[in-house]
Amino acid sequence: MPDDPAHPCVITRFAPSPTGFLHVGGARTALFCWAYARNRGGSFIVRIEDTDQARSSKSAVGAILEDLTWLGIDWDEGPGRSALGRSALRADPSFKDVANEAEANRSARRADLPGDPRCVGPFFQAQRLDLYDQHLQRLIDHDLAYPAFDTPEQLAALRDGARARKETFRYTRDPGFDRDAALERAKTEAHVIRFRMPHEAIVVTDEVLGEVTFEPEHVDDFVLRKKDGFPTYHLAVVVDDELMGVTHVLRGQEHLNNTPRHVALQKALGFRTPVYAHLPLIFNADGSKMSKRDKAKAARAACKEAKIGSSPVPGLDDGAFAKWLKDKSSQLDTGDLTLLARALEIDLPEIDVSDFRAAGYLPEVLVNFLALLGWNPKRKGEDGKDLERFDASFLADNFDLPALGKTPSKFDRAKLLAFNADTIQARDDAAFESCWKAWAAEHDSETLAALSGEKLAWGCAAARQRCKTLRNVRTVLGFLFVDDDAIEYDSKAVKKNLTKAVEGEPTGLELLGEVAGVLSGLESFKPEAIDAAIEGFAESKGVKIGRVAQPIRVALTGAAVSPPLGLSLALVGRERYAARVERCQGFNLASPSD
RNA sequence: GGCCCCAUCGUCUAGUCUGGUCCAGGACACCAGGUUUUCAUCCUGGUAACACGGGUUCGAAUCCCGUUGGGGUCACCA
Repeated sequence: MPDDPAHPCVITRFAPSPTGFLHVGGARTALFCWAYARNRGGSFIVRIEDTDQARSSKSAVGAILEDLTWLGIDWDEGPGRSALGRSALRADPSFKDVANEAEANRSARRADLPGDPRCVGPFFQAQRLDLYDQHLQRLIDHDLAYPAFDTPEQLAALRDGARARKETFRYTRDPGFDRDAALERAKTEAHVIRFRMPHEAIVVTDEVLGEVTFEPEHVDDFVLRKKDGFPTYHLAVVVDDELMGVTHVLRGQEHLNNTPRHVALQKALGFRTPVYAHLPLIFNADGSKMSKRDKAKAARAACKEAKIGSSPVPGLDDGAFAKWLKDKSSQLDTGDLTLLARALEIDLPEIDVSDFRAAGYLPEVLVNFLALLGWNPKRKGEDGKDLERFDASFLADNFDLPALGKTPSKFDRAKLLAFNADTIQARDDAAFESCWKAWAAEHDSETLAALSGEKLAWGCAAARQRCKTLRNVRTVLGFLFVDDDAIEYDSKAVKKNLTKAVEGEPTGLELLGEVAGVLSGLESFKPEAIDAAIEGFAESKGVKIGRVAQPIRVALTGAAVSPPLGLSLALVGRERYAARVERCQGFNLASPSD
């Protein structure tokens, strides 16, 4: 494919602004850009759009690059390794913005690049200010751009006026504009530079939407350079895409309305216009936009349902908690929110890639699922059904623009979860063990610590078929983490499996006591031996195995549900098992069932 | 509100460009059975959609127009 003459060199780019974590929508865009470049044997660039001095942070850059890497998305040109790494953002949930690196650091950053074979870097826009100014000057010289001195207040007033007249607000240059005077004034006064939007219809050709026409009366003289000297998104994106040779721009459909500006700018600067493909948006199941606020929303709902009035989070006082609970606009920082969710024993909805990672989703599953949101391989699998399970390399081999959909999609968490569960179960025990171990080292050290030695393998074997996420392992193995004397018995389970009389056979309680005697004498308290002993016992008593197994489950967990008995008992261990049996017997004596 | 985009089962979608093979296929979810010492897994079956109204045509999910609905966007954010 690389040498295919029908497809000359493709260069795509993912250009996040480092103002927070990588959102699933952004991840999908990055994935498609990556896949398209890979498919065409081209290059994939990551460029950091940090022209917003107030909101950009270095730690966000690290977090975004880390999440891309986790997903398996690698870039040919872009920020280097030192920008990656464990981000401060993750460690410090209440991170504060860090000022952008100044021009002085430019050469140092250059040395940091992983590769810039075409010499089109640096890949941080804040380090490219001279480039933007250079092209901006050409525009000014040809009177295609001009300084403007309006204050925010003045602009707000103009906007309000337009709204009152029910018109679209458009900034246009005053007919009596005096260019020389403005240029002179700009030498000493703070100002922005605006683009003189040509008065002509602009047709945007889009690979997914077709031709979209924008009439001139709806596009205004937008700002190219802000008062602080930084370019706006529009200028930076157009200049960089040209200078970096970007041939295909894949981005979210929220950018469609920006495209006529970019096309007009390209024309004014004598640049090429890349191929555009605007991807349909991704929403929540209820049709709302997926947003960070969803987490707070879920936490509030859980608090109300549990009727929690005071702060369950140490370090968060009741006053602040109450205020947050009441006032939907007040924010809780990420750390407190996480602790709150833990206290409530709920899972917050995952929004960012890092959320899915922490929740125990596998990167290949997220990649597969995200790819399906807006793209479809349109072919049958070996089973004759529509193919929808595939990996990144399949995507790279098959991704193409015509197969992109145009309908916005809702993010179906249930389906994602099903994909994740299937993928986990498709692993063999050893692969799952190493996978979970690596995850737990980072996200669930408590459970990992409880599974020392051979218990790790047993725990993973017990949990693998029962967990839908890596985080779920903890839940499946929950009975392990209950104190032996704190087990709560489910009355139905007790009645059915322990106390109910069975014609001609011992009660469950009697069987429990007898089998406990057998098990306590076991030389090896390991899964296979335990299972064999239980089977042998049932056979010797002439009862079905369930009659022995279920009472053990009740004693072990309080309910009639557990992973396979051998594994469960081996995990709990001989002593704790004995303690639980004893407590169970005592419990039944003390509170006879009705 | 102006502009722009979108419209097939509850959800993601195939089919739409190149009208007939579609009384619309798959997946997830849901429901009912079955396998299993429990749970989970697994297997089998089932419910369920072309937003509406006009055209064009022998024939429309597929083409055209309108309506309705949903969404995006209207910053010195990206």
